[in-house]
Amino acid sequence: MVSIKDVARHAGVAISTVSKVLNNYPNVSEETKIKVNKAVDELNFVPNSVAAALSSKKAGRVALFVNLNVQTQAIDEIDMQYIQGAITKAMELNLDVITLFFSMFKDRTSEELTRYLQSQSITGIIIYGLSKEDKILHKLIDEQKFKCVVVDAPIVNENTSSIWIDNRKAQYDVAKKTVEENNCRRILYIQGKKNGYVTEERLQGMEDLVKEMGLTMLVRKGEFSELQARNITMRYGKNKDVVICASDLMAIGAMKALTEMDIFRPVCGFDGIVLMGYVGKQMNTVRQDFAGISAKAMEELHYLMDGAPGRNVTMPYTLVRMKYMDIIC
Amino acid sequence: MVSIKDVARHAGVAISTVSKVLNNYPNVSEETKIKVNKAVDELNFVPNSVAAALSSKKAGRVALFVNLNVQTQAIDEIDMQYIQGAITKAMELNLDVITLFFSMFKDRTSEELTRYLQSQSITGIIIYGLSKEDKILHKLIDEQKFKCVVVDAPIVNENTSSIWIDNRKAQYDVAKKTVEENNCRRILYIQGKKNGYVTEERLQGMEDLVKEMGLTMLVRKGEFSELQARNITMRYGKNKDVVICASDLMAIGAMKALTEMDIFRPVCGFDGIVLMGYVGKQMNTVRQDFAGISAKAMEELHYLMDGAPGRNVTMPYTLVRMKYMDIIC
DNA sequence: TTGTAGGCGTTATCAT
DNA sequence: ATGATAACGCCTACAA
Repeated sequence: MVSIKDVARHAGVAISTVSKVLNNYPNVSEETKIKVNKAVDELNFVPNSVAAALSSKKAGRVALFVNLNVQTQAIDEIDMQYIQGAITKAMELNLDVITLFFSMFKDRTSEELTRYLQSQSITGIIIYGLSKEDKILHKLIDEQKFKCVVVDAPIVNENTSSIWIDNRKAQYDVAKKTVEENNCRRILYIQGKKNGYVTEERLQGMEDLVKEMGLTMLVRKGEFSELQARNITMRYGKNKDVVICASDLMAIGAMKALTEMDIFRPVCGFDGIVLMGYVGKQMNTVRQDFAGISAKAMEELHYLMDGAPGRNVTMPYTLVRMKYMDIIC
Repeated sequence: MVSIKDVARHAGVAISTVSKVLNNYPNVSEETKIKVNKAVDELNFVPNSVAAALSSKKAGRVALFVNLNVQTQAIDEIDMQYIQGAITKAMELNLDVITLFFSMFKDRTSEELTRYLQSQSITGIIIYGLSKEDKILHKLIDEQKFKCVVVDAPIVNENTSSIWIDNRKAQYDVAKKTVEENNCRRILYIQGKKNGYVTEERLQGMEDLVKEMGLTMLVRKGEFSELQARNITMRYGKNKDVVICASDLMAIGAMKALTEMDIFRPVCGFDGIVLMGYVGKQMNTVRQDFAGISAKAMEELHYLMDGAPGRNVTMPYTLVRMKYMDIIC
């Protein structure tokens, strides 16, 4: 393996000089820069990121925390895109990435988690799908020992940025579209996880709409569960004009229930997962670019690791109507 | 951060002694073992894996190569389970993992890839979904610079193990079941990727069956594409008694086509993805435990990194019939 | 059985 | 502007 030492020898300079060139330090003459870069090319030198991480705390190693839903593999699509977006962007930015799952630290303390991350020389983390109940991760964020980007939760401090779409407006938009298209007045709204951050935002969006249009709304907690959405729809769907769900999976559950009850009610979802194309009926939904959001999160983390302060980032979304022939390939 | 030096001081021994205890070297007295372990506990010491990787080539860092299908997000489920199974097992085994995608090295040479891996101190890799066309990865395997486990491809050498299910028998089994249940004689078989390893195995299984039962079979290449399976079924399905597909996604495409053609033909798939439960009709399919296979692959890699020779590993499968109420939750 | 010391490939602090 | 040199935390001959 060719090391910085070989490059130094080949270029006829000191190791430290090579390091300076590699890391864009000032105070290096144009001339030696060229010499060094030439040597790097000729020897096909690739810096050892492990050594860099060991030697410097600022050499970036990043951990992804994914809240994998083991029961509902139908939405793995979202996590996969998160992972793919983050890793691809990290490669561009020359950051090392390790992927972790919430479930791996279920019974650990935040101290143990901190030690684990430090043992991996990790300085930045991205958290996907945090809920208020994830005490350990909240503590980790509060302690600010790591730079952090939280996807889909509004947490910001000096070392923590938040990134998500405008869930309130998105829910409002997709619901309004569905309601207007079908001339509805009585809404059944099935919301998400009790302590989820997006859950509250989306509910607000619904309340905005109800107020603005003078509608009535029954709200039920679906916990992002297809089965619960199904049951709720069976129970309350008949006397409503429309079923609006805070996730696609719940929308699918609701739609299937309605089909079995042999009544028609418009249904709309949220997220734009591919599965929506398979259920037969077309539904309005909000499409999020999960890979793009995740790539942006990685960029944001990069800023943070460079010393930038935490902040809020809002990403765009689109309204779509998903049908089979659009998603097949 | 508490280091091995702190532990040594706390236990009143030399650093190297601590290291020996940590790595289960022989020639350490029971007494000092206890002393050291006590110090480790009291200080909450967690070894820095980055430093270990730097100093020792055998300290295991592992790369996962995932062949992400960007077009068909419907099967992200499989890759997600691969990743989850591998990473979870790696944590148990104290191996570091980084995740990479085929697409990241599309335009790179195998030398570049090798250098990249070396720059990450990676000594073992797991490859998911290799096809014969992936020249770069084949070269990587041939060069044997890394320990390697290949999932779903029959490649074995001194440093490479292969792991998959018995695709030939599985295809035979699921097809036979479907054929017998419906008393079919004329088969339309839609196979997978032209140069895929499983493709050939599965075709053999079909040929075994055709020969044994004296059936007729038309074989068409579906490239694991739902759309192609759909088109093939539209074209050839009418004159056949059954459509047997080498993947679930193709089975879904075939089934949807038949529904649109308003004719009934039994269809069977392969893999057991959750999506199968959403398409309305029940279908026979082969269920693979992707997470389990991947965990096993990680174990196998661990053996290899410990000096064991490469070999073939065969995993079990089951035949299932997937319907909506089974997969919903 | 235990300890000493050199090395893994970088980065960063000093002199020069 | 450049070059020694000491970390970074751990592993591993080799010596004791």
